[in-house]
Amino acid sequence: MSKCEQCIVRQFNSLKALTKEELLRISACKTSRIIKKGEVIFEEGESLNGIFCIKDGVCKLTKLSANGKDQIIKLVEKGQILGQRSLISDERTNLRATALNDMELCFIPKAEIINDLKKNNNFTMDILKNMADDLREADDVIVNMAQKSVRQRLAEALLDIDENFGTNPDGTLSVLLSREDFASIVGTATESVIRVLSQFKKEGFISTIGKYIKIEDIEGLRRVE
Amino acid sequence: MSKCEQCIVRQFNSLKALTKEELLRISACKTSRIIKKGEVIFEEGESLNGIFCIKDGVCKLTKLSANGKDQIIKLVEKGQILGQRSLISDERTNLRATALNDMELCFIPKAEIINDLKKNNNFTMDILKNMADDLREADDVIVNMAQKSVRQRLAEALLDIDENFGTNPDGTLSVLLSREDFASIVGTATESVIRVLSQFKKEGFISTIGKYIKIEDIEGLRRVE
DNA sequence: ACTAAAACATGATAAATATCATATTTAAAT
DNA sequence: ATTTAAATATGATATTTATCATGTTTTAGT
Repeated sequence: MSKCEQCIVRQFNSLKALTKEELLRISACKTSRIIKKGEVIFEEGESLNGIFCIKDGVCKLTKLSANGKDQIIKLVEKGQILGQRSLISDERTNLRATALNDMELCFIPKAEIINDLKKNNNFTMDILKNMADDLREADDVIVNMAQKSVRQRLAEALLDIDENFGTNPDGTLSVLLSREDFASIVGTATESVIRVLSQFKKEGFISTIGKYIKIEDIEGLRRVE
Repeated sequence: MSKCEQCIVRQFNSLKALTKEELLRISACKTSRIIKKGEVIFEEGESLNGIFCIKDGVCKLTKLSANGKDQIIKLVEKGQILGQRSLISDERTNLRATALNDMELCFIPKAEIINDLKKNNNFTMDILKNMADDLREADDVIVNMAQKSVRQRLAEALLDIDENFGTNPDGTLSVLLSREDFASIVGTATESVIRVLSQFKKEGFISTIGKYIKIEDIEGLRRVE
């Protein structure tokens, strides 16, 4: 099994704040997992015994609403860590994580991480900074949900995915989402997403290649009102 | 000036994790401020040089949306701390704080708190736990905004205020908000809030005494669909 | 390659909510 | 106490979005 010390992914998350010795210990007790597209990594309300470091792939974090619909709260990709919030609060997860493509994860047991949190203040501070960023992002999402139209929210979702997850060689968005997934990000009905995407196509903002979406006029999308 | 060690308010926030010596240092450099109802404590985009500990009163945290409307993200009351997110991210504030009634605040300079964060891991962990809780709450708000009706969101806002801020001796909600404030919590037009409140009144869920709202049928409000 | 199921698409309609207009009430200032 | 401004209230209407129905295309499995 590969060692955490040499793992490139670590550079992108809080684990970079750990010392060599700490990484060695973690490396010794971590377990690797392969998750297929569509599989659930953890359920909402599950108690996790550790955190996941995403070595490859993208997943969605969703919360089930009272009306039975899933809401996508966040997309998480390679390099990021899953489950830190419930680890810190010592609570069951408040979100479900589902793989959007094939993924490779490292699972690090709770005891090991808690130990590092207590002893390595740099590590704690780094996690804290991450969480502060997540919180700011969440505030932005709240305002968008409350104040913007479906059309605006969908335009922003496309821009967001383009910016944060990039594109394939042909220019299409690299994260492949169903119309239903988009509806679940935007907080609307699937039919509404389909309609608005059709409009965007007519207006020349996007084009589609199969299920893939390509942004054709990024400025146009930014100007959507 | 009173000392932090003896301040009751401290029991409710992360400052409780500080040692006696740390508290003495903070006590020596803190400044006290009185803020009148309606006054702005800090603006969105302002750079804070410290944090505020709320000794008395309630304030709203708002964010200006692109359409010019304010969105209330959170109400914060006595015992809680303001400005910790921007302190930790070392960024300008992402929210504006406005007093909802007369307030008393203690301002603690950045350098002092940063120092404690670096040295006292219990303090850091406590802030981290707080932030993890805030994040979970924010996730819930996102789902509500995305999936629930104005009627449901307003009912929940009333229940929330009742639960977290309590009532006056006559049973009315102790935090006095304008219809516009409610609109800004729920993410809707002021007229819509007024209409729904009128419905709630007709349905016997609430009554009003002047501007004050009294919950008459808490179970009814909980059942609102 | 064929079939069934899922995803996508679009129209028709209903429901929710926003906007505009205009009273009425309440609070604030002189 | 009187005036003025702000907040609350309600109706009429427009807009946005959801829901239901139905058809088409794509995907997955045999």
